[in-house]
Amino acid sequence: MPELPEVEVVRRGLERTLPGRTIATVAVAHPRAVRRHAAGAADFAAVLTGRTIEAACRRGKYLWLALDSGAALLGHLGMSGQLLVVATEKPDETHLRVRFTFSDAGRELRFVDQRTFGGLAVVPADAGVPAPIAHIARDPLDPGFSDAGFVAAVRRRRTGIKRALLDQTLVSGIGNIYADESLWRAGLHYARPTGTLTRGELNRLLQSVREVLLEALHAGGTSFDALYVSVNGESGLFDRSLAVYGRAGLPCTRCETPIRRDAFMNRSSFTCPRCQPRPRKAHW
DNA sequence: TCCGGCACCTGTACGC
DNA sequence: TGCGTACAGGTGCCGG
Repeated sequence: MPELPEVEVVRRGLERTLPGRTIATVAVAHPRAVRRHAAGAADFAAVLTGRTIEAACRRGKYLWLALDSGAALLGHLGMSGQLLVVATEKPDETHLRVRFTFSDAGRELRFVDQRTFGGLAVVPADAGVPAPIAHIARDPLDPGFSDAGFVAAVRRRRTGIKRALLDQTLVSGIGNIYADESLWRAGLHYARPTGTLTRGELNRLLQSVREVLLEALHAGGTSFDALYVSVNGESGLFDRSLAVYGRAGLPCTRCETPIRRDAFMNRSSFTCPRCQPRPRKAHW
């Protein structure tokens, strides 16, 4: 599932291969892939054709390609999206949604998405971050991220700490996997009410988040299957380093207590019952 | 304004 | 073998 490290690996791949290339053709194979482009698929293709890509950028889990027109090709990988830069003769993927060819033939950009939670749109981006994602917070690896601002905002919330970690307007880039891993490292239970967390605990959590994200980034991201891959189609290796996620019943690597799986927000949360004691007053 | 619940979507695993 | 069901989960919308 693409979270910050996976999206950053993809961004770096796009940044290596796309700037300076001019889009020759755009073919939308599945309209749902461009549902966020209000003017429709035909307009999507028309406004991109002939445009030159200048840079590949990221905010949280969103990616965008800055164009010479001042607009941006904004994308989100959702659960299963892939942006691949491949040889034009390579056979189409089963779930190919959008194909971009360039004026210099040889390689093309493909948006592939099995579950179609992801999507692409062309949006204004004159002032840096595209308008539709202006509400997305910076991520903890962004030099402009404010630790003090995050700590204060979390303490003002009345919710559980995991919900806060997953709220992209508070801190971006964290999904279900890295939220669980970070909370385990910090020794915090996901249901701890945000209002009861001390500044020290929150700073420790931020430290854990950064460690987890950086380690995953250096490993090339996390992958359980073929759903997440870099622009070259390669899978990451961080899944071999996961401490709790997906390890229900297996011993905690710190204390050997069996890892517990709970239903949470229509998904799963994995905790060590000993390292992450459940608060007396839990907040979902 | 803040918070929680749910729809969206498809492939896979599993039970019967 | 084939069918039905549960599950995976990021985001945005809606209701309280």
